[in-house]
Amino acid sequence: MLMQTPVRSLATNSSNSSNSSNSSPCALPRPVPSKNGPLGVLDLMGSQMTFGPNEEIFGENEPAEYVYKVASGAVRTCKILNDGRRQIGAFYLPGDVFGLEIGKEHQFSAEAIGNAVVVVVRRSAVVSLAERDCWAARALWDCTARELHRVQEHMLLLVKSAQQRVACFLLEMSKRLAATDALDLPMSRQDIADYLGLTIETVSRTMSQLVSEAAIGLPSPRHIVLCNRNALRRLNS
Amino acid sequence: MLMQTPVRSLATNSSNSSNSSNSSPCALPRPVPSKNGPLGVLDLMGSQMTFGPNEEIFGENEPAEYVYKVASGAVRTCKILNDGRRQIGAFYLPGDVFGLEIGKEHQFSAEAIGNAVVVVVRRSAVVSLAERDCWAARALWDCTARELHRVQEHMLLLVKSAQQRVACFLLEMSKRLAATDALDLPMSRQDIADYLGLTIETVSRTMSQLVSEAAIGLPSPRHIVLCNRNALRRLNS
DNA sequence: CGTGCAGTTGAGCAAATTCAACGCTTGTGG
DNA sequence: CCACAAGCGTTGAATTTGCTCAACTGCACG
Repeated sequence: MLMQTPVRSLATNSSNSSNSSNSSPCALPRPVPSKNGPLGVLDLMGSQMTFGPNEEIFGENEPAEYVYKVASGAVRTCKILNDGRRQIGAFYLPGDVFGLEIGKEHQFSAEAIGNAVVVVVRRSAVVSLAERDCWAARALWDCTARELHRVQEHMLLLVKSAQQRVACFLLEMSKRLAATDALDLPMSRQDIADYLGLTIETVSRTMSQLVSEAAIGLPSPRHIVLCNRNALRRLNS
Repeated sequence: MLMQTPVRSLATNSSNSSNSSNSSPCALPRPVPSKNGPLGVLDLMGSQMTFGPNEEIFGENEPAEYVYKVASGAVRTCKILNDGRRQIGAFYLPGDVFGLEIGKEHQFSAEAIGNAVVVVVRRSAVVSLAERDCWAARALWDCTARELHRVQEHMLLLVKSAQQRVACFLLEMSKRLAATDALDLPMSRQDIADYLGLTIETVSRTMSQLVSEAAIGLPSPRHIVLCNRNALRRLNS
């Protein structure tokens, strides 16, 4: 695990970031009705940073000084359990906000999955904006509430059978990152397993089973075709 | 499952509520720095209602018109999964706020576990207060963020072993409702099982095992004594 | 052409579920 | 007062599910 903190990241990475010059850090523009999704203001307030595969964006228990938004690539948040296993809290895709907490410290750590570009904004800037602008305050609340909803869904996933978990996962990913039935997963089998609370072997076996049931196609491990969405949905019958 | 909606509940129950006269419904007092915990203002804005054992407070997918706070007793939120199992989302004890959502509808249903008294406040009143008062807006955000944190912990619980889940559950309950090592659970084994994602038999067996390991005492099924907290904590290695 | 990594597959095992029986308490009615 | 049913909790035996350990494949990279 990398020991790089967000602060140092901001200092060290902004230099080798390919496109960090398109916005000045810590500028405080007038609040604007968000058009880039809720909290679209963040794009204007932040600076861009790039992270390489498995690079740590922030660590568990580090002070939550920044709020982040995925510009490109994918990010996972995770936690190492005391028995050594890793639980992934969420996957964040382009447009998703992460690292927004109310407590002083991050509850999970965050890592880039592959190469990722992330917009970084000072938390204090966001909070002080919210104190002046009720619209922004509402957007922050919305953001946390959506996250709450997402975690509740994730929780419900973890009490299902392996087949159901994998099927739900594929449907969720399809909804989030594919317009068609073809689907390019940004994450490894290990990431999926740690997200679903399964082992890598069980994930692999379950996918093979779905292939044999003609529910999905698997031209290559990370390229998935949802031939039969209804079969996947039916698993959660 | 009772078909009573919050609206009808408010109308029908407020009459037989034993102590609903100590605050007038829908009064809008000046925002006050909360002393009854965050969102202590709710006590002043709401009316009290009483619910009997297993009585529904609101149902899944019903419009989220009200926000609730437990005055006495205990409340559970739950969801019936499509395979017929029931998943409990949370237990709420005196002082806890529940039913606060940002979406139009409740994601879970809520039921009183035993007899419970609940303070009920119009959601619109709370939201409009937040629009005028940044302090209140912050309290609402806080409340949702705490709920988020709680669900994250619950999620982490669901990937542990049965022993670990039960041990964590007992430690959590002890922290929330007992000053000493003695502990009176308000909920049934079935409730515990549905909260932990286990079967009632597994919960029972695990508790017996903890007794045989002298980690807990079990004078009666719902009366638990934590003889050895460290043994419980050690289970989460 | 080997090395290493990611993913798949197989066999045996452990943990939790299922199904079933039983005990204890409580409340009801004779 | 006893008899009995109902609800809740516990315990036992068999079964299922997913995990562990291990081997093997395919592919990218040197």
